[in-house]
Amino acid sequence: MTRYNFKVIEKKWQNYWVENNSFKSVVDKNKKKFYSLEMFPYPSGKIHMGHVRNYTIGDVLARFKMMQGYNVLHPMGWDSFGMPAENAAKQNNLDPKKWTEKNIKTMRDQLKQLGLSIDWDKEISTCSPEYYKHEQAFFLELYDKGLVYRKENYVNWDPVDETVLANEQVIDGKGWRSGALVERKKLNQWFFNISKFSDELLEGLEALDEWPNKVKIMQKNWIGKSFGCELDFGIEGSLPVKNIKCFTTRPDTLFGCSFVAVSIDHPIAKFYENDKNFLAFKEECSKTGTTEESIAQAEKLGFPTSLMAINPLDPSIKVPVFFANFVLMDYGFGAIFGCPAHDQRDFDFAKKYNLNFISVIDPINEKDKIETNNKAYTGPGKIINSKFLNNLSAPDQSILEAIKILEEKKLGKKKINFRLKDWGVSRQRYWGCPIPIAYNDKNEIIKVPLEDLPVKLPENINLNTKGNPLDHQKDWFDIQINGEKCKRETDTLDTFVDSSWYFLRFCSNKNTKEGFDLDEIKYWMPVDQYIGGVEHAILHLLYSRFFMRAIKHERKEFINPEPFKGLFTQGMVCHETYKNKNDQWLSPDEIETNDKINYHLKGMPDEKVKVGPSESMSKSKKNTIDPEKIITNYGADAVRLFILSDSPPEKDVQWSDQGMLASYKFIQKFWLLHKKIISIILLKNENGDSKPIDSFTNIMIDKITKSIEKFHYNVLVANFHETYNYLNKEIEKPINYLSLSKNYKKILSIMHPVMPHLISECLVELEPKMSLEWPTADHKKILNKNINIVVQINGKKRTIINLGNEISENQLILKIKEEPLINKFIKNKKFKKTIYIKNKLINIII
RNA sequence: GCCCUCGUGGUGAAAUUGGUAGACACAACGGACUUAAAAUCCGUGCCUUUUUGGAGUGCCAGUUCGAGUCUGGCCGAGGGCACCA
Repeated sequence: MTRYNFKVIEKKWQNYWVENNSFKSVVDKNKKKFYSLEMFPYPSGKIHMGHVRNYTIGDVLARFKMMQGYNVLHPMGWDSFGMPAENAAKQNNLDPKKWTEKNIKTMRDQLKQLGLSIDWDKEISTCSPEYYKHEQAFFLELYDKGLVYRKENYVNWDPVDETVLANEQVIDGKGWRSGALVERKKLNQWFFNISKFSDELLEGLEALDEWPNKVKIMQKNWIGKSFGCELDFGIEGSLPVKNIKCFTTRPDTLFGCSFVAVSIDHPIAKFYENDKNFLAFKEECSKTGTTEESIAQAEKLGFPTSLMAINPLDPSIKVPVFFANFVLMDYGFGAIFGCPAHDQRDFDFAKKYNLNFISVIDPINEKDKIETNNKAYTGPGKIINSKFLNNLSAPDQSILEAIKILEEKKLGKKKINFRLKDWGVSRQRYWGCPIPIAYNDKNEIIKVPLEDLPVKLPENINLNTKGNPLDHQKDWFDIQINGEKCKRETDTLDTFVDSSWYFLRFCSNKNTKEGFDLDEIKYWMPVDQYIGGVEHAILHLLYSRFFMRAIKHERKEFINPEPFKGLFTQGMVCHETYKNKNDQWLSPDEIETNDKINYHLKGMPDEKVKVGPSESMSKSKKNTIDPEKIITNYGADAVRLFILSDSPPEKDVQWSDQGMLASYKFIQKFWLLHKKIISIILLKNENGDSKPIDSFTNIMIDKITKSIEKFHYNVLVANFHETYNYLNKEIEKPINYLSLSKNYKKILSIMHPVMPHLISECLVELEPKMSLEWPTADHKKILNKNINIVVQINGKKRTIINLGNEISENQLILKIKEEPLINKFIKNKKFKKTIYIKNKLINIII
């Protein structure tokens, strides 16, 4: 018998799908649509295993939905602007455009080899002027709507490279390349007013019931809504400062206030600009880092001012004002009041600077008192030491009451604060979408007229300049708008802007006039299932949700503002890591083993290799497996099968050569079984019991349909193995050939989405005319014979009895009494109670 | 520090959502076939003396006729916490 030749057969079907336009999607209002989308890749060079996993998961779903009769949109594109192209181009003296285009070609070919059900007519690339033209139009639309503005903002500035650094490019306060000390510098930058939609973005989460809870919680924390109030502290001192405005979520602890702390960037800092000690303190603070984590973990530091703050609720109480490293200017008003007894940060600060501790909440448990616990108490309790607030229950009642009183006395007012900041979209880079703005001689903002779009990036320019290469392109940035001499904006857009609307472009990628066609997005949107890595859980998804709302803003005819109805976040592909004796990373190709425990360098048994933990595949750790090699050796179906088989898709999966091989063997085994089944069908035997195979097939249809719908793809693969094991035995018995053929077709159909090439070939050998349809389970055909009932005595399993068909509880009990294994437990004993779960289990309490 | 998730054999994992714990696979071991190896097929897997039986889903309690699943506490691992995509 011939082996399954995946090389020939996979190519054959990939050609067939192209020739038959199998995946072409056209709006058809008579058909139910399904928009299946996986996060589009950055064209970094070649596809990696993470892509294989991502796109296989999506492909199984898309093919499943197609077979169920949905009109499926399943497109692919390229997130093709970004720093890697610019860096690679700089290093190798290339053109980022050519570099990117070459990568796209390679990766497109590789994706095609995977046999994905992509409608390639819908392909887009964000670095093409046809795409970014519309992005520029959107930018101007948002500008007109007041959702885009320019303001000064701090950036990480590398004074040697004269460039802005991303946070990750700052290592120990120094630039990653130059090693120069990074400065905080203020630059004029463009912002999207995402915070305008804070509340909407938060509330919208509740309706997203097909999103992982984890992602919703991350977004919720990111938006960070907090309820509290703003209040004014009167100030006494030698400086011309009358008051300081604070935000607090706990106005009910105001009588416990023993200091006021402000950010080092607070307006009052201007009075200390020439104070050497203050500048040293500022320097010290900048070492801490600005992430929430580092601020929370760092030692609380303060710098005293000469000011005293007056407690708004009791003017006789005056407390010192400090600069403090744990207060951020961009949250609230950059000022807080400290209540050491009931906030851990304030507690630490007060301890260090010997400030008062005043308990104003009496805890429910004695042991939680700060005197005994030596920790701030943040739990519920009763208000004490607070005059007119005393005896209120904290926090719920007391906060509301405190705000009410503060408002009545006109000392403060209720305020809802958000952590979410506006989205800075300016990047001082070449390889990004140009911002369609220019400035005239008076430095006024001049929009590039719509008819002049796209503002194309200049090509073939020198990238090895200091700072942003576009700043050196005089013949590009010097322009005239309406006869006025202007200079173009040389910043480009954050690449997150490109990806926050690409799913709309897929719906009408050929429309040259507009970014999308309203009719088409009304049909296709929202994306029914979005699949990608959890690393995009916050920014990309939040920005996309913002973009929909920004476009919808003041455009009433628009649609549901949620772009992604269902979201699935897949885990990473991991592999063991290897190092040589000099602690240099080794790739799996460089090593070998005789006993699968000890590894050594290939061909050098004495050169031992250190095996490290399994980590997500990355070029830097050299623990990658090249998908193209695997496809060449084992075929696309085998890789698809393996990448789904070992772990649930939302969890990380371990790459395993043995597992990969096993998947390949399964395909070969299945092919042999298929040949056997075809030859049995050709014998046209009309005898034999077809009920068992009917039953099995319908059970499997039911199981597999559910596994796909719930993304339990690893279970799906296990179901395939079960199916193989069953069929391999069952065909030894005589089966009516018509029944075998009918059931086998259904079995092949439900395996098709995972192994489309193999199964297509099997299907046409069974029936020459290719037809694909998802079968539905007929529950009537599922045999209820051989019901196994678990018999428990006092909750312990004692035996399983097998029944020919359903019987009543009383009959069952009679039968149990006859069972010898059970008899010894129950003889001479009265049944106190029996619990019977139909056809499953009986528990007898004695 | 704050927030979230997860702990099941040698390994990856299943478990109809409170009802037979370990499906399916990898690895290991034993056997068959073979001159031999590879490939393939069959079998084994905790404790106790075979059967009977017992223990068992990180640890300790609890709810329940019944807990991997629910509740509380503890221990351990991982992830998120502002512009790398």
